[in-house]
Amino acid sequence: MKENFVRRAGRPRPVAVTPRPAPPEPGALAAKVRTMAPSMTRSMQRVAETVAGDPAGCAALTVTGLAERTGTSEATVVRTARLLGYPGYRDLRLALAGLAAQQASGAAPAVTADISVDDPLSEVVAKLTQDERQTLSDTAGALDLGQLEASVAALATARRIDVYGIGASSLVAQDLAQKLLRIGLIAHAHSDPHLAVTNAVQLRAGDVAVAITHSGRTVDVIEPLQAAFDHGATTVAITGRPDGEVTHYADHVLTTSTARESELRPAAMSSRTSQLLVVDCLFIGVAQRTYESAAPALHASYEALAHRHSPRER
Amino acid sequence: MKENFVRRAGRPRPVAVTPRPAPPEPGALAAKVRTMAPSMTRSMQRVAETVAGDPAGCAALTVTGLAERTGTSEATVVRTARLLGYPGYRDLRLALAGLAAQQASGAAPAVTADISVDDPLSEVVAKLTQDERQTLSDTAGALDLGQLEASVAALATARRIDVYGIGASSLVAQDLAQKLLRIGLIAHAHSDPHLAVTNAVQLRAGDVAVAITHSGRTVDVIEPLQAAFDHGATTVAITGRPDGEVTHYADHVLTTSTARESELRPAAMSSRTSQLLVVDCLFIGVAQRTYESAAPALHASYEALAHRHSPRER
DNA sequence: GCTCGGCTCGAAAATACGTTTCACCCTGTG
DNA sequence: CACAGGGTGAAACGTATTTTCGAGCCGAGC
Repeated sequence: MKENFVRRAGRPRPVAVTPRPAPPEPGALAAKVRTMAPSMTRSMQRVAETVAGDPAGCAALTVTGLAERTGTSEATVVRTARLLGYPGYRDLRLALAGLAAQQASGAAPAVTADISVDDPLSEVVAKLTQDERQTLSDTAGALDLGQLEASVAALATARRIDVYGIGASSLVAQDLAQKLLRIGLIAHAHSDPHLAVTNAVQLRAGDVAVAITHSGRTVDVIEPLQAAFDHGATTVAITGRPDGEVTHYADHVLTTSTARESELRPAAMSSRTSQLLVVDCLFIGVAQRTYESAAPALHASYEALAHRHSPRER
Repeated sequence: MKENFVRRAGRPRPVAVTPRPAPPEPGALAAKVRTMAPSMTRSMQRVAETVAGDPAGCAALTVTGLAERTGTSEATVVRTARLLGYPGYRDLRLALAGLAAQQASGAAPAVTADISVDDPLSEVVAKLTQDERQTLSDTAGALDLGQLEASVAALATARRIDVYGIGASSLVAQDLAQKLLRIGLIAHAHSDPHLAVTNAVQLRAGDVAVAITHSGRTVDVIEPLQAAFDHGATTVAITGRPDGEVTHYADHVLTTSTARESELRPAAMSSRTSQLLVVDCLFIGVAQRTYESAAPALHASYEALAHRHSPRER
């Protein structure tokens, strides 16, 4: 067999941009549509939007019916269903029926309007809160527990951990690194792309690299991840685009949800919320698995800071 | 071949024996089964009971599957579906899926317990999400709109803005500064206490200083705020302790909520969520009030980053 | 006691529905 | 302008559902 071609860095690629079909969550459908929308073709977007907009109505339609209603073909409908993580249209329809029943009983439509320039502050607070709460639910619903488990396992036993994030994601990267440091792991967040790559090439099997990018195609983050990947480190991507380039070099992909964005509410806001939730989950998972050493470390770091506070008042 | 497309209505209308007696009520299914049971044949009763007993499980089965499971035939299953008021099995199945989703969502709320060391990851995710959502609601509810309004007004017209935060709060401080920079304001986040004080004494009336500290008594943050306060700058404190020392030097106080914390879930986690919500509200408020300059600035910063992304994938 | 009518029920035919294939067409590119 | 590549729908195909039909089963009447 001459199949033994050495790939770029001599590691069997897990390749597969679509590693695990998403679990057919009922409530998370609208979120899923938003997450996947950018990677969809126009026709598919029409179908996805129709479906997300009127679950009850669509649940009553056959493939042909839905195809007509969206002005597309049966094939496109089925393709869309597949993309949303269902085996076929039949199952999407079932999920739709479930969703419809849920929101019929829940009654709360909860469709927040966009924040506009002349909203009073009370309105702004209410809408922001609502949106962020929604983002959290969406993220939790769409999180792949298998990927999370794998990522946690890798982090918990890592010799060394590098985290890459730029711009808004840089804060999230720092947050993760800070937390991991607190439980005694060797973690570092890089926001300088050059230093990140320089450090990445030092990584080996047993080390872990985490890349955080909402768009999934921030080159400054992808490059260090690829370097780490090629050198044998275990790589994790936290991204809102499960089909983005960053996932090519990721052993494990954790998907964050994408909220509707508007002029006043840049995407960075909800992606950050989403990313932080994922990071927290990672952290708790790792803390659980390294509890023996994590607990004393946490305690020690708390003690160390005590004198930095002014004497208790009151 | 085209004959194939003739709908089942080569006949006038196959309305069938059942004119339209029962609308397919989802929740009332169990009741319906009981009411109809006496008028059913034995095989049909078996089907009806199975279906009422395990809606979720049955929704996953095809006619053939359900027939096997009940030890009957497809025909009987269809007849049962008809008797229950549905046009056919397909629709019964849809209703079943709805019912399943309904009772699944109804039985999910009770996860208020602390996260413990041996919780499975799924539990961790659920609890974290629940907690953070709670934190958001609490924060929004407790936010003093008057103080928020005043803070926004000060920020919107500030000549220069300094933000102080240490440790976990440092990330929040950076987030605020980053956002304000994006809309063209002059903002800087300080995490080095010495530099922070050094800068604080430069501030004057018309400048704004923001201190972020959960405990309200982090000296490294209080000192620069006091310096700014003493030099005539408008000062804002974002803290979880409205009675903390930091508020002595704050013109406006924005209170963040404090969630129950535990060993595995350090306070930093929920305070961060809370602080970020406040920061977002501040930001949106300021953006609204400086819309004329904020909108183009936002757009420009977006444009500037475009080339940092790899070409679009599909 | 036998037969007849009505009824339940399942096997299998008939059909509607969902899925897959494939060729067309549009778009962007050298 | 030719061409590669991928999005798209028409139609072929396979599967799930529905219908048909007759076998089996009772109970009532002859």
